Amino acid sequence: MIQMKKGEKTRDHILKTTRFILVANGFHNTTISDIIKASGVKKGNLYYHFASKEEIGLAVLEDAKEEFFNFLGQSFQGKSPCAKVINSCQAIFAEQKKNNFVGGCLFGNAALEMSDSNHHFSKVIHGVFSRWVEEIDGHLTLAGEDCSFNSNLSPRLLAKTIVAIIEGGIMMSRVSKDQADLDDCLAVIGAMFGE
Amino acid sequence: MIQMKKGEKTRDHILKTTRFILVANGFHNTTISDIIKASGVKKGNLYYHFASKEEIGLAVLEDAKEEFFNFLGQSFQGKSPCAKVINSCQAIFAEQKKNNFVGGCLFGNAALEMSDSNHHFSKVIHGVFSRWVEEIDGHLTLAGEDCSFNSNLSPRLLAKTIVAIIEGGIMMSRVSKDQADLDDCLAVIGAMFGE
DNA sequence: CTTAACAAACTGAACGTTCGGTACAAAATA
DNA sequence: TATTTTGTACCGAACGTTCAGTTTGTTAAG
Repeated sequence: MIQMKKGEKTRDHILKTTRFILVANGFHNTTISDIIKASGVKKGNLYYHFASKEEIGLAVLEDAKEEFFNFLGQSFQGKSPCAKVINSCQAIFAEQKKNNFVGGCLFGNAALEMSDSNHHFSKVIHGVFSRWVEEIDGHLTLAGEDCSFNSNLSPRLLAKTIVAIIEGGIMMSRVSKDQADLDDCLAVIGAMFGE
Repeated sequence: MIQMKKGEKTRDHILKTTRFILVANGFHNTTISDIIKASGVKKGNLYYHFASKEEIGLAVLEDAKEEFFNFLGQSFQGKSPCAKVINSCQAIFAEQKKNNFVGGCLFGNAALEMSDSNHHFSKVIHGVFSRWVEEIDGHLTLAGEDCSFNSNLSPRLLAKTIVAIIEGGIMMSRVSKDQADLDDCLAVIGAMFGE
């Protein structure tokens, strides 16, 4: 059970709690009962704040999306573009572990679980990934940072690949239960830009 | 409804049919009814061949695993290691599309959906990924193929990253519904080895 | 200061549905 | 004959959802 912090709104508490459950278990393997048990919010009250399980899921995605890009904006100040990306990724993962939760990417999970079966979810997920790529693309372009081994690769293509490496790396870490796998992948991103 | 081919065993037909459903919808979002409808096999008969839904899921994974590594073994003959990996990945994806099915990786899906909640699944998934990395590692080492931009990166680390890029690329393609995203990622793998 | 009024927040039992799985006789196949 | 397949009916558990009713906090009148 995750205690509700003083001053925290019930709705927010449900969102934060559910986010961690969704990262660990996915949407379809998470029941309303799971959310109730973990948050301490009673069933009736939960349905007072949300109309349906789907609405909770979408709200969690939106909430996490906002937090993610805020965080990305912060961590993009100073340092080289690729260092920023790597650092931000490590920081998010570290925070998850700090709270004893399964490390993973909510958006990546949702992408594979929902993007073909629920267009409400797929819309949000698509938005997250394309904006993520855009931001990295923009920062690579702005910094004029070239790929160390092939300057013909466009910033956009590199940005896509960086996101793919991160998502793939998170997946591998999850399977092996060893964060070193993600770190290895992030190291290669660094090496790609000669860092 | 997927028609059963002549001479095909019912058990095999269930496995192949279910595989495509699982790639598209995942395990928890797939019901026994879905499998029955898609395969044409009646409920009683399905439970004559399998004891439970979990057993079907595991059998599908094992079946796909065997097919995957057979295919990888074939495609590894001739050509450079990284070309083989890229070609095999493209071929599998193309075949899925040919059958009008959602392109995706069964193992990647299962990794994010099940690896934390079901240890039977996680064991198989872990086996697939570690063997996949091993095989690429082995072929890189055997061919003495170095990373074009940093020869200090070990073959194993590179192999891990290649798998991560592929899985991440599949995820991105799935979200964008554009195979170009996966192709872009594969192109970067090629570029990493100066091809 | 007390009290009435009201909306927002919350409760928990109960609902209808769907799920995975069972039972088993009859029919088909080999 | 032994194995495999069909058909239908059924079960209990778990699911997401509803709802009549209770509590709480705020506001304003008496």
